[in-house]
Amino acid sequence: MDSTGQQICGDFDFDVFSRLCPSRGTLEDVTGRWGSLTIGALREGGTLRFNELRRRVDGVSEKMLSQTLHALERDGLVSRQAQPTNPPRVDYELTPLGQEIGERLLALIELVEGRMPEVLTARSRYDEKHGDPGARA
Amino acid sequence: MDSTGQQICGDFDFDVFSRLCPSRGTLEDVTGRWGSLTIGALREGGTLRFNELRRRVDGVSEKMLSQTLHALERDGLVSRQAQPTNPPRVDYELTPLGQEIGERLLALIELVEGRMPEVLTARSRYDEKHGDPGARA
DNA sequence: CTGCATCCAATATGATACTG
DNA sequence: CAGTATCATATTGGATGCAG
Repeated sequence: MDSTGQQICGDFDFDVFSRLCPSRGTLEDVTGRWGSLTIGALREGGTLRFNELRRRVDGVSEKMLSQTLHALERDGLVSRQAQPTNPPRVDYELTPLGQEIGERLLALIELVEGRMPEVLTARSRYDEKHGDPGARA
Repeated sequence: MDSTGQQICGDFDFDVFSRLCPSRGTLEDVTGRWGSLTIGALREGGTLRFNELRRRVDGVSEKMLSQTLHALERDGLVSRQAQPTNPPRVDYELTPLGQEIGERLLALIELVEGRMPEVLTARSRYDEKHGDPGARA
């Protein structure tokens, strides 16, 4: 990390702050609304089938789950194994890389959860000061 | 973590997989496209002014940066100090809580970056196998 | 059951103009 | 400089219907 404070993109010659940084897309797959929850679910659930995942990730639609799973599979974080049975059965699970990433993701999630009381307090203060009670769900 | 594998929301009686879990919103502020980059920039840059941040976070619009900053300030992760000078000067920096969260966020980001070669390889294989070269930027 | 295609609604984002 | 307001657009998300 040099004094410009911008090179944190490892071997690449541009950083995550740049729209051209390739890690930015992956990061979004991982941290996005459904990506993070899907990884979280797989970390806790081990190997899960499509509809098991769907039930675990509250509110996700078929379409979004499918899309999320494809993105994560493409990035090499999730493996998909379809069995040629009838009815069809498809199992999803984290790859070793997916587990490593999931580990750090969970560390982040758990920290945030543990600090929610502080966050909630901060929000109250903010909303009160700004006279905007219903702001931002 | 009980056998249901669902309660990871600490003191609350519902989990992050639920749309009602309060941490979910904060998590999205933190991991969202602009939230994560803004926190990253502040972690590296220390105290920054609005337009300094704007320059560091490539591609962010005035509107999005403003919105992101408000959300993070509301959650108590960023502090905003306006100086009554002319021209106006407003400094943003991470609060202690923001720094803790930023630390774990960066740990995640750096892991992903370090593994990008693997991700890129996985993507090539996937795209080749699915005959869809231009899929997903 | 797994999942893709399609159509429509909701939201997020961006460009621009304007104010203190 | 530091934002806010507004409008146009892009992207996301959801419901439904259909296929293997």
